Amino acid sequence: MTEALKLALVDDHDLFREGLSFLLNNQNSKPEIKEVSNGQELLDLLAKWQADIILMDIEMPVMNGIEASNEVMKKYPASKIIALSMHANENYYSEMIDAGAKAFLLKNSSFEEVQQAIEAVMEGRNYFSPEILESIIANLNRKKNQPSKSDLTQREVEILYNICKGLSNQEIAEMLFISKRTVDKHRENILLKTQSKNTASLVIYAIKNHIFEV
Amino acid sequence: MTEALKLALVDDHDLFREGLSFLLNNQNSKPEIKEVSNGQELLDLLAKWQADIILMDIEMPVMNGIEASNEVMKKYPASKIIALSMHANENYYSEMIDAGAKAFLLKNSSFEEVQQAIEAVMEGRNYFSPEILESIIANLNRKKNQPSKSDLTQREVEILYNICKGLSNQEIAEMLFISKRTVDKHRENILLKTQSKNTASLVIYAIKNHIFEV
DNA sequence: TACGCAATAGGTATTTGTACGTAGTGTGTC
DNA sequence: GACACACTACGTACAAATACCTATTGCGTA
Repeated sequence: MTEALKLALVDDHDLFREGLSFLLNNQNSKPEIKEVSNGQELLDLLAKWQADIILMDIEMPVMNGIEASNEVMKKYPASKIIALSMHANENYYSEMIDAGAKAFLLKNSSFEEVQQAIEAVMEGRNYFSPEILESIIANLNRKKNQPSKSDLTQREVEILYNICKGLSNQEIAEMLFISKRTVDKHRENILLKTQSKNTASLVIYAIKNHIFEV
Repeated sequence: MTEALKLALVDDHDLFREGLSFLLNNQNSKPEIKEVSNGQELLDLLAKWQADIILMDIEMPVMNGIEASNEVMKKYPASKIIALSMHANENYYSEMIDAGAKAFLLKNSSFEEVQQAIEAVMEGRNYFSPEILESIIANLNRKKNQPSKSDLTQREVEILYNICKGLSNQEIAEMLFISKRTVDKHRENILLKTQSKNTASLVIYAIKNHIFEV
């Protein structure tokens, strides 16, 4: 008999983790499972116990799935990360894939898909939920048609964040010790880059792109 | 032997449902479990199969947990609803409790808490996650200190929704066939009621209060 | 019947945001 | 050294939002 698969489960929802762990334990091949509830705990765990596969949520307190994946791949490049997300958010999967995730599942996938994803990554293949694939394709076409206008600079992100907090340009200027006119200009550039037409759309953009949390 | 407990599981995340269902099936007392993925499906199910206990998510497509609970309690007042939520959001639990939920759990509760909640509601008691209780207490004190300013009228909600979509007052006026000045006035009243000071804060309020979804 | 309140709408003034210009300075890179 | 680019800043104009007024209509209800 070959050695048991070593599997780390990273999710802040205990109930979800418990259920998934239980399902994984009731297959024919029983993996060795360790559970943690955020990215930091995962790093601590991996220091003493190297997992073959990491099933990782993205939205987590302390250290989220994207940061965690980056760290993990830096230290243990052989790790196979399977991302588990609530939503088919563009930014999530592209960032997770950049960070080295080999598979991407939605939480409304079936357990069968989880098994397929595990099998795939163990064989060196990738695995994506149908919804994710659809979204990837849709994005590919979009990216071709219009050059990337979306990357905000650090300063722009900072200003957008403060806009979301309800500050006016004047207030932001005072807070950052720069001229109101500079903030005006930044705001104008942000509107352009994000293809928004007013404050409301800006705030929605910021939330969708995780620049601001509600 | 007494008849098996009839338990409905309502959640749009298949994986979560599968896991929880599996956990519930592996207790000493095996309930009869039916799974559905939103409120509408639950109502369809209950028409032919009356559940003793309904474990219900709140954020769901088609029909969310709050609407579903209202409908269920109207038609089957003996139902015991246990709410399962991601976040300890004020509005969620107060609305769910209004809608007749007997227990409120967070998804980062343990399975043991789920068992306790089921036991409690079967005995006619309530059950709340510690985080929820904490939040309820905190709110009680807040409510005493400041009179409720938050209830928006239907029209105000409609206008706030359109603001979030990025429409200007002029555009909203045209869409609703009313004067721009009326929209101005509504907007002013919304700012007052929500204690916001500008568009950005308004949008954040709308999202927090589930008037607009990102 | 009287009252509150939601929805409608206008007057007027001020502040804030949006749009399209230009341009200097510093930093990193080919 | 030339070039791109982020950050800074100003001029000007117009659009939109915010603030504080008043006021009418209709509906439900104490």
